[in-house]
Amino acid sequence: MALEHAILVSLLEKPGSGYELARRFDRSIGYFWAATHQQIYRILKRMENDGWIDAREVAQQNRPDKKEYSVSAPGRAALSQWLHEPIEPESVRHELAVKIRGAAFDDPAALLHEVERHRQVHADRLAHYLAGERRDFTGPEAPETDAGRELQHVVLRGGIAYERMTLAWLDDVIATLHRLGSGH
Amino acid sequence: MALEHAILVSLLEKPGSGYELARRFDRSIGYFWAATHQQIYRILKRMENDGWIDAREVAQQNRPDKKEYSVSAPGRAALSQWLHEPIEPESVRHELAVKIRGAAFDDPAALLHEVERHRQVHADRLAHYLAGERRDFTGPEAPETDAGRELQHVVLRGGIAYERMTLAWLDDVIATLHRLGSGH
DNA sequence: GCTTGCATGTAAGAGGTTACATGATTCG
DNA sequence: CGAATCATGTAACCTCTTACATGCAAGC
Repeated sequence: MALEHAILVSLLEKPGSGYELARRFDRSIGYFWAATHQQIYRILKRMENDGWIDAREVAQQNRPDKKEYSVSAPGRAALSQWLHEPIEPESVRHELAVKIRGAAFDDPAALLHEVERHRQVHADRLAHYLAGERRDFTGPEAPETDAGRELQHVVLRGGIAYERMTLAWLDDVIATLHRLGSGH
Repeated sequence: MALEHAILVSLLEKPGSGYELARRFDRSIGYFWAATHQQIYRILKRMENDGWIDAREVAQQNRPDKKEYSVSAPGRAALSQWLHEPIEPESVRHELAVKIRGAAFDDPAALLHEVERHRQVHADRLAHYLAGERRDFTGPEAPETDAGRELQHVVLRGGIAYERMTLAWLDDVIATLHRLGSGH
């Protein structure tokens, strides 16, 4: 029940069309809450019906027209209400962990490729986050008086910490699989 | 589409009833893949129909009878097939991160209680994992020749690393919220 | 007598995934 | 001429969550 709130946050940071939101959900905010364009369009329609967001037709040159959405006062109120409600601490869904435990009943060494592939994906994500941090959050003595900026940065630091932890763990997994494979 | 596989792994580790599985999913394997008893019963029924698992009626004293499930050969084959298929690296769902970014448009200080509550939950989980590790994976020169044991341990180490990372990050978040609150 | 634990389910609704569908423009 | 980008959607299906439902035994 939080995709609508994630969209509200994103639209408050910057108004945009469904398409633009879908792309933001492929980067930035999407690293903490994934969504496809189908989901996004459905929820934009619902939120427009509920009066949480306003649409504005924008004509463009050499491109299809787009509908630019922005958050209305009731939308802001709905977000504020959600922010004041407690949420359940995350229940993780770690499919790879299930596979690793399952490997005991199959060939553990066969998982090596899969784990190494995941390692590469996480290494890429980490590099991507670090590049984003250098781009957006370093300056000559960046003052960061802006609360929004500070909060975006702390969330990004969380993403960086997560990827670093995951990389270290996947190395541990790889070493363990090697140990099991080499007949030890 | 992996809950059925998580159940298969759990039943291979030890056969059991739907109720027992539901409790395991509150601990152990459930830390990496959450499931409620409703989901579990539904999938057990489906897997029994598909011949992936066998049921055995077990009469008990002073307790209701239970159906003990164990994995059949076709179930093992289905698990093995899944283990050899690649999976998408996790798309995280970090609701708290959405809230933190949203706090820029509300009162950042109001989030402090919520974040501290989450911190407590993660501290408890870490303590719980560490206790489990001491209980199950230390011994006088634990040999760990058993592949299943090694793999369960490496998954547990992942959980421990995750909770430690999360605690450190939540401390970072709390410090950031304090800084924003104290009118800096 | 009330709560907790054991044990199994149904049903409604919300949310998410996958496939299908269209149509213009730009770049190689 | 084909692929990628921009832009918006529908439909079917699967999964997940939440509420409801039952019934016995043990312990306080």
